[in-house]
Amino acid sequence: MSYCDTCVIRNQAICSALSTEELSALNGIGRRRELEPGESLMWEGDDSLLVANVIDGVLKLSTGTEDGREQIVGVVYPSDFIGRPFGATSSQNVTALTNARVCIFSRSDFDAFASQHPALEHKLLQRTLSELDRTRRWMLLLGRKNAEEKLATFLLEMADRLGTEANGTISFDLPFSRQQVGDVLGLTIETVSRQITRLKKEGVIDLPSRRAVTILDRQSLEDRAG
Amino acid sequence: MSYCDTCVIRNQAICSALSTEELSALNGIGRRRELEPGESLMWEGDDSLLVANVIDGVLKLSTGTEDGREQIVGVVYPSDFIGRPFGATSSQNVTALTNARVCIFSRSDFDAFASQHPALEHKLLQRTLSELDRTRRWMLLLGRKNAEEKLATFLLEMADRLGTEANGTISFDLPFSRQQVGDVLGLTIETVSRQITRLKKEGVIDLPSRRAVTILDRQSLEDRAG
DNA sequence: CGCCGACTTGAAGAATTTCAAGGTGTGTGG
DNA sequence: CCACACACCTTGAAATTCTTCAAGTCGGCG
Repeated sequence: MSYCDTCVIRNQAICSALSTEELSALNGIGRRRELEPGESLMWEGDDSLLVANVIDGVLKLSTGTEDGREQIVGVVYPSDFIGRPFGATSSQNVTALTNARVCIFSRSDFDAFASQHPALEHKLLQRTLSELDRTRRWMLLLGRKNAEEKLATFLLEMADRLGTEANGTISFDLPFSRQQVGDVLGLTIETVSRQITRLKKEGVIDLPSRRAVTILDRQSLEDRAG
Repeated sequence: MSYCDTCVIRNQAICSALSTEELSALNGIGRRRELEPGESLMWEGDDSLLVANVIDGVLKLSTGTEDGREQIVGVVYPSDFIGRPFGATSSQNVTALTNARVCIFSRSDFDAFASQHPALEHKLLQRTLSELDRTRRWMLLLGRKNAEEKLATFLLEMADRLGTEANGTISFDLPFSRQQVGDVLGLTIETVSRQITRLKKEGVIDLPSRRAVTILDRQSLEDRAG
């Protein structure tokens, strides 16, 4: 009996490339770990000692300057892969935003296993290529969009990832604090707050609680997203 | 006699994963193409019909908004790989900045070939992972650095990529116009110009001609890079 | 009830953009 | 060979956006 047998992301994660026997071999070198919000799994600049699959929860990838400015460079969800295989150092911090469960492997074990399983590497390549595309599209937001466009784009992305629809509106709970939204968008917390408040005042969104968002007028958000 | 036999990037590009026979098979599905500055090889949103290796020259990857704002999301040099294998659409424009030579493959041919050559996919995976790391680090610059830090970081990167050292100074020719530097850094052309002029006035760099840069005080640039 | 952290709001300040000229260098045609 | 046009770059001044600094407010929890 292996963890993988009951794994909910078994068919979405890169593991889906493997046969039952191969999976059981992979299971042998992996182990589960739970993370609490704020807990980190890797640190920027550290040796790349492990890689992992996200089973449940949301985590952020971030980098920072010496003087404490931070930029969130990626957000990962269940079935996403984290860590840097085939490389000596981690180039980002990986930190849980919510309670999270991950399936971790020592990097050397994973590298060896992957090198012998081309189908797994193929899945990982596809994932990495998509992630690179998504990351590059985000650069347009960071470099060229203003605060309103940034917030609108961000809320639409969150809605697509996390939203549930009910009678024409889309609702979700943000896995981010206001400061973290700022760290994703390259804005200060105050600018984020003002833009969100403004969207609410103008009837585009509703804010049932601090972390909850309801999109009332998706079209308007799209118009504002640039 | 194949193109590959005399190819100068033969041992740096992903082709280095292949044996002589495999290389000759790859050679059979590829062809050379020359590009002039400003000429594009792919367009954002178009079907992904080809992929390529850069043999010579410098090319930019860019995305834009509908209203004409542009963001350069990557710069590629000899031996780099371009295009989107295993995906339906290109998510960036690819445009030559200098005269360039590339070795192009139809995407479907390349996908089929790669799927049968795990060592090639492995190289491509490593390259893509490094590129993703580099791209994410650049996001810190776009989201959190000010104009001076952006220019200093940019000039240091150019120096590392293109610079030649001579009695304590590093010189190179920028493959970018001022506008394009702005498109890389998320700044206007005027801000770029002012920052560059300021670095010159303060004796950190010299500008022998419009495109030429000499770094006189690397340490000062590093201090300003944040 | 009151404290604390997270968030909001306001006012002032700074950085960057925008708008508008003014240079500079290169190539072309007279 | 000079003059001119054109593209690219620089510079200045005003406008705008975003940040910074400084109070408030809100909601949960001891």
